[in-house]
Parts: sequence; structure tokens; C-alpha cells
Amino acid sequence: MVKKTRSPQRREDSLSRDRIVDASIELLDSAGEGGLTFRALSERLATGPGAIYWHVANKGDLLVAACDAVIAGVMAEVAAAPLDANADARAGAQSPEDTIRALALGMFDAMDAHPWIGSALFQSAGALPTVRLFECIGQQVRALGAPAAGQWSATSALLHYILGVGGQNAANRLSAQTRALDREDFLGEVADTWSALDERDYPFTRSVANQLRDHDDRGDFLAGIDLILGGIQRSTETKARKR
Amino acid sequence: MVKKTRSPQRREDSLSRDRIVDASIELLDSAGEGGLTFRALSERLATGPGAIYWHVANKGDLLVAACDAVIAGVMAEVAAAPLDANADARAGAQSPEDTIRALALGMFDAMDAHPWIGSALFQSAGALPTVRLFECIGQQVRALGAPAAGQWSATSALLHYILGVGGQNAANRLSAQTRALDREDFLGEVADTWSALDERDYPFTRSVANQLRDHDDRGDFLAGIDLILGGIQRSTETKARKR
DNA sequence: ACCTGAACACCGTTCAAGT
DNA sequence: ACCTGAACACCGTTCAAGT
Repeated sequence: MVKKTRSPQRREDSLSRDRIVDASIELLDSAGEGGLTFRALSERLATGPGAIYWHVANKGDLLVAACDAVIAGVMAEVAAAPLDANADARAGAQSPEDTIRALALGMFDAMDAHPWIGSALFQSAGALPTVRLFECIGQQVRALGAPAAGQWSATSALLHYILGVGGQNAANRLSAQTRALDREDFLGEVADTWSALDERDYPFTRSVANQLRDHDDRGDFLAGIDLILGGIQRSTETKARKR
Repeated sequence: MVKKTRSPQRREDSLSRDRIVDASIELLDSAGEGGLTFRALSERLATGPGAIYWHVANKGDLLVAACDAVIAGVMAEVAAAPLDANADARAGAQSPEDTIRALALGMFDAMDAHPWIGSALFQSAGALPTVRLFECIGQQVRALGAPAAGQWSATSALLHYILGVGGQNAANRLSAQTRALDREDFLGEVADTWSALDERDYPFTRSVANQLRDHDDRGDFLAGIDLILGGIQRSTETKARKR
């Protein structure tokens, strides 16, 4: 209907796994996690719900595939582009730390743009999307010169931290969206709730309520990455000193 | 209006929020995440599905309440008991680091015993269960003597890491359970998959495949906590040196 | 090989009606 | 105030039947 002829070996509107995945991503982006439905999807693709099952095993499979398409894009971007244009112009290679930061920020931004990824990654466990991330982080950890014994835990820690932040941010997004609030109003409400907590039971949470109100998600995320990177470096130094 | 008299002023089998939450936890533990259904729940409680809505707003509310009941239990345990009996017998107070480790392990074990918590915590975003955890960690981070500016990010990092591991573990559990595999077989299969990856694209993942096969979840989890704690200490030292 | 669409077995949630 | 249970509007998935 819309697009011109490409490779007319097939009907332009014939189904394919890729087309289904693309439509799923659009649906998830526009309608949220609950928006991905075999009925909505088949309507968008102008078929019956059953047709989709010819190309996709089930809903879980579809979600993982959609997730993987996004993650693969992020990994490719990170591999191609350096942290920012300035750093690129200045010299050649960037440090492994910088690459890890770029990777982490890439994931942060992707999860910000597609909040549903956060929970999708928790449903895909040891599947391809997670492995991509794991590999990408692991290569940099190795380049960091961490002792072999520590590479596994360092990589796992970074991965879990990234997934944790992503999942939590996605949850916040969802919760804000459900109550039809924008980011600022949502954070304001949570901050109000925190401020109203009992002083004796929640002294810490109360004391940081105002920091929540206008904090920088992205900056805080990066601070956590730096904390872990610092811990890795520290453990490397300790190991070296013992030798 | 709620808990004036504990004595049996009501029929033994009358509904209450607590009874519903307890039954939900049992259902989730025994039948998994998908096992919590208003129909299954009402059957277990010998009522109609509609009756539950008198005490609970909706399914999300119920899941958060179930999650909170478990988390509250863990926090209470950590607050009461030290890391282990030996440490207790030896001296009085344990260090903030040890308390954080105990807290983290308590969460790990709880998420191991109730895998559904992992995903429930991602649906409860800024709600009570997360705040309990946040507060508990925050108090210890403060006790650590970290500079005020860093307390927020340190606490957030620890929280997100714990939630990330928990969510990922829960996902693995679910995936193993779906395919009717025990832990060892599941890890074996994943390790096989990793070993079969393309050497050029996944060198790191391939190289650690065997570490996966018989790794220690709990130990690795703690190693990540220690990495973050190390990073916190490192940043504290740096700040102090600059002064 | 690929697609159709009715049908099945569920689900969360509501609500008039009961006590 | 609390509970009942039928009913509603959905859902993922299947499958005989078509091309």
C-alpha cells in the first residue's frame, strides 16, 4: 500500500520475521509493554493472528527478538563510535574505561527510548541479547588488565548493575505513564511521599528526598559505573601489591 | 479500625488483606509467577473472585503487597541478626560493610527462595518494598562515613546491583523451570551454547563458558557487592586526600 | 509454503444482587 | 460492611481449511 517495490520477488506486504519484529518494536514504543498483542500486531500487519505464528514461536520469542534487535543496534553503535566527537578528534583509541562508559550510556539511552527493554531483558535471561551485552563488557574488562580470576565477577557486576538501573527506570516510566504524569511531576510526587515518611523509620530516605526531586538520572547512572570501575581498579592494585 | 483486637472477633475463615497476601505468597511460591490468579486465589480462599477486590485494589497492588511482606521480613532479620553467629559471639557491633553484606545476602536468599520477587520489585518501582531496601542500605552507607555528596549514588548503585542480580536470577529460574531443568542442567546447557558461539564474535563469552558451569551464584553476587564497596571506599579516600 | 479466521481456554475486573 | 458469581472484554494459542 505505502512503500514502493524493492525486490519484487515477494509481495511487498508479505510477512517475514523481520517485518513482524519491526512492527512489534513500533507497537511497544508507542503503546507500551501492554501494547504488544497478537491482535493489534496482526491488524497493523493486515493479517490474522494465526499468521504470525508461522514466523514466530510465541510471544516470549517475539519479545526477545524485538529486544535483541535494539540491543544489537546499540552494540554496533558503541563499537563504531567513540564516546563523543571531541575525544575522537583528539587522539586515536579511547581507554577501556571510556568504552565501558560509552557502552553503559548507550544502554541507558536505549532503555530510556524503549522502556519495555528493561523488563524484556529480564525475560530473556541467558538469551542472545544478554550475551551480546556480556561479551561487549567482558572484552573491555579484559582490556582493562584485570586479573583473569576477577574478570568474570567484574563483568557480571557491570552487567547486573546496568540491567538493574534499566529495569528500575523502566518501572518508573511505566508507573508515571499509568498515572499520566510527566517525569518531573512523578519525581515530585515520589519525593513528597519520601518527605512524609516517618522520621524514625526512614531517616536516610527522608534526608535525600530533595536530591531525588531534581537529580540527573544519567549522571547518577554513570556515577554507579564509575564506582564499580573504581572497585575493579582497586582490586587490581591490591592483587598487584601482594605479588 | 484495623487491628484493634487480635482475638477472634471474626469468623476464622473471614477474608482480610493479610490472609489474601499470605495465600498469594503461597501461590506464587508453589506455582510460579503465572500461578497468581484471582480465580486460583479465590478457590484457595473459598470465595468468589470479586470478594478479593474488597480488600485489594487490583493485581498489581496485590503483587506489591506480597513482595513487601517478604522484603519487610528480610529487613527485620538483617536488623536483628548479625552476619553469622561467630561474628556475633566475638564482639559487639559489626562494621557497616558487614551489615551491607548481610543485607545483600539476605536479599539474595529471599529472591532465591521466592523467585517471583525479582520481577515484582520491578513492578513496584518507587513503592514501599524498594524504599525499605533503599533506607536500609542508605543507613549503612552513611555509617560508612562516605561524603554526603556520594551517599546517594553509592546507595543507588548498591540497590540497583542487588535488584539486577535478583531479577536476572529469577529469570534464569523461570527459564529453567519452563524447560523442566534443574539448576545444574540449565547451567550446563547455557554453557554449551556459549561454547558453541563464534570465536570471532564472542571470544570473551566463550572463554568463560566453563566458569559458568560450576560457578557459585552467591559468591559471585558477594564479589560484586565487594567491588562496589571497594569503589565507595576508594572514592572516599580520594576525596579525603584532596582536602 | 504460507495465510485465514473461527474457536478454545483462559485472564483481570465489574457489578447487581444478596447477607 | 462484606461477599457472591455471572458477565464482559480481553488475551495467547491452535488448527482445520484455504491458496
